[in-house]
This record gives sequence, structure tokens and C-alpha cells, in this order.
Amino acid sequence: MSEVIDRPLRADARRNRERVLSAAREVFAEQGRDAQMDDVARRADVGVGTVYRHFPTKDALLTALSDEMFAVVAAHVRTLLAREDAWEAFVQAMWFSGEKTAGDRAFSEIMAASSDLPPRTCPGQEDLIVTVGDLMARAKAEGRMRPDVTIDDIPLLMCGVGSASGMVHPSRQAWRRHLAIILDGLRAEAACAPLPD
Amino acid sequence: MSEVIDRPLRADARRNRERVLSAAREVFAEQGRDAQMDDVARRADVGVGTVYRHFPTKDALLTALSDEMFAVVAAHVRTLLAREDAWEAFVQAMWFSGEKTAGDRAFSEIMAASSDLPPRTCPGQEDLIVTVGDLMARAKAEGRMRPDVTIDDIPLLMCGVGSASGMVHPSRQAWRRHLAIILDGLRAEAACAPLPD
DNA sequence: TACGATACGGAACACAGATTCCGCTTGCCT
DNA sequence: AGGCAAGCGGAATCTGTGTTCCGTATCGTA
Repeated sequence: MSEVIDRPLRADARRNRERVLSAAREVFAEQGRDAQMDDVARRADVGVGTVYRHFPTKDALLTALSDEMFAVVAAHVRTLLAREDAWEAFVQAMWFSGEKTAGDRAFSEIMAASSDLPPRTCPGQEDLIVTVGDLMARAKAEGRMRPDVTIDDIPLLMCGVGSASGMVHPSRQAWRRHLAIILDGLRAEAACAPLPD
Repeated sequence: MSEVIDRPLRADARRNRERVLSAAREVFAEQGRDAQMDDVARRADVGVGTVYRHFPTKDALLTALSDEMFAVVAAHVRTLLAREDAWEAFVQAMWFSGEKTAGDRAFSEIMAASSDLPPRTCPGQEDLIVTVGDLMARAKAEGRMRPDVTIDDIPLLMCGVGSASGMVHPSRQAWRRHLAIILDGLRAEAACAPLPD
């Protein structure tokens, strides 16, 4: 057992940690997961060494950012649970996720990552699954959502919206059209045949 | 002007070129565009040098494969033009593209590539655009397809299906559910509000 | 069969980008 | 103010891959 007593960070260290995180958010959102650690350091106005002091590896940094993203989305969606109209709440949840996903290249890439290691789950992600699952159950009960969709289909759909969002397209924000089509396809009336499988 | 008289390849060279192409098809389809040239060479049972003799660069190889893919899809879709029912033909075209895209990781990655260079176009791709565009126009005229979709939306949607197809999902071939939802969302009756933009 | 041109294999090289290392600086505590 | 552990910067290192090079093998022709 190594002693994991995390003594409070020194003031400058705490500050730098924040700088690194926020620089990383920007850099990875813009350039995707292939952005370089040096860029992050430069944007944070800090040496690479400092980045590595706070995040032992590039992957750790990306993981931190991704977990954070999930947490943000999960928190927002949780506030939608109170809505009377579950279908409407679900739709809002999707738009919010889309907004976040389409605006963050690294995040969509990470979601799409198929090859990578056993798919790790973070609290935010689990929370999201539960919350959205709840909305879906209610929306189906309302008769507004097609009954054959599953919570498992949602990450897939959002991942699609995210990865496509970087493509060239006459209209910026083409992802909105993409998501609108999907949402229309999820309505109860849209189901003209049961989903395969 | 350099003399581009391409004398016929020597017999063994022609054979090797095929081997390389077919190995590359497999390797890149399985592992995505990050697969290594060495792997391609090994699978083709050939030295790396040989791979490079036929394709001056990894990118050239990927481009060749991608062009080929577009050509295959375009050719198939072209045969659908004869169908009476344009909406049905369009649906078939989408399923065929999905089949091809979902089965080829590198291809979906290339389609999703946003950062990469000015988006190059190959004959197959242009043909595809024309052909699918025609089907769409007719399907709209039939009153079966929502009028606010554009040909420009299609690559986006397919790209989404492709990138999501690698995700973990209880059902293999989850991409079929994904595409089914999108197709339902493209029907004329599904449009409950015009697409954004 | 012999010869020259083509093609081949794969070790060696080059480069990019992640990660480490260590002498120097700075915050915190007495 | 002084001491020192915690942090910092960024040059140097290490590693994984694309690409080149050249001696050798093979093909096609006379």
C-alpha cells in the first residue's frame, strides 16, 4: 500500500493545474485527440514538464477532460428530469449533448474510439445512462417515442452526430440538421417497421 | 513534360500490386487508417519496399483504396436508377453504402476526416452525388421523402453511421438500427418541422 | 542460355511527438 | 529572514512509424 495522502497543492501548482486543464480543453476541442502536448503547454503558458506533473500521461489528460465532459452533460440532463413532458425533455437532452459533442473534436473522437482498450466508464457516463434511460421510458409511456429504441442506441446516434459534425458542409452547424433527422426518426409515428435485431 | 509512357508491368510486379492492394484492403478495413505499412507488407507477404514501389506513400495507398470504394458504391447505386420506385431505390442505396462503410474502418475514418487537406473528390464520389441526387429528387416528387433534405446531408448521415459502427453495442451490426432510424427520419411523414438552416 | 532492365526485400534512416530528468525557482512554515 | 520541500521549464531522450536505399533476385528478350 503506497501512502496516497494527497497533501493540498501549493498555490501556484493549483493555479497551473487549472491553466493546463483549460488550455487542454481548448486545444483538444479544436484539434482533436491528436493535438500535441507541447501545444497544450504552450497555450497554458507553462512548460511541458508541468503538464506532465499534473497528468502523468497524455491519455490521463484526455481521460480527465472526457470525464469532465460527461459530468457536465449528465448534470444538465439531470435538471431536465423534472419536466412534465418526457419526450420534450429527451429532445432537449439530445440537443444539449449535440452541442457539447459537436463542439469538441477530441470528445467525439473518444466516443467513436472502437479499437481502444476495454471501454472505460466514468460516473458521469453512468449517470447519463440512468437519467436518459428514465426519460426514454417515460417518453415511450407517453406514446411519443418509438418503443423499439434502446438506451444503447443513443450513444451510437450521438457519436454519429459528433463525428460527422466536422465534415465540410455548406451550412456550418450541419450537425443540427443531422440530429433533427434522427429525432424525427425516433418519434413513435416514425416507426414504420421495427428496428433490426 | 515527363514521359508518362507506362510500359506494361512485369508479370510478377502486376501480381504483387494486386497482393498489396488486397492486403491493404483487409488491413485498413480492420484497423483503420492508423494501420501500419509494415502490416500491409507482411499480410501481402511482400517487403515494405515493394509496397512503396507501387504506392509512393501511405496516403496514396489509402487514397487508392478510398477511390476504389467510392467507385464500387457508385456503380451499384447506378444500377438502382432503373427502379420504378425512387424512394425504395434510395433506401437500397443507403443500405448498400452502410454495408460498405460500416465494414471498413479506414473508409469511415477518411470520410469523417475534417482536418485533412482540401476535401479531394474522385470520379466515384462525384458519380455517387449525381446518382443519389437524382434518386432523391424523384423520391421527393413521389412525396415519399421529406423535401428539406439535401444531397449534402447524405454524406454526413452516412459518415455518422460509419463512425458509430465501431462502438461497443450489445448487438453486433448496431449500425443497422442506426440507419433504420435515420431512414425513418427521412420519410416525408416524419418531417414535423423543417430542418434547421 | 545470356544479358539488361525491372522489381524485390528489408535493414537503415529520418522525423515527429510523447515522456523523462535535473538544475533552478518559488511558496510555505517557523 | 532562512531553510527546504514542492514545483517548474525545457532540453534531451526514447519510441514508433513512414520512407529511402542498395545489393540481390527475377523476368523478358535475343
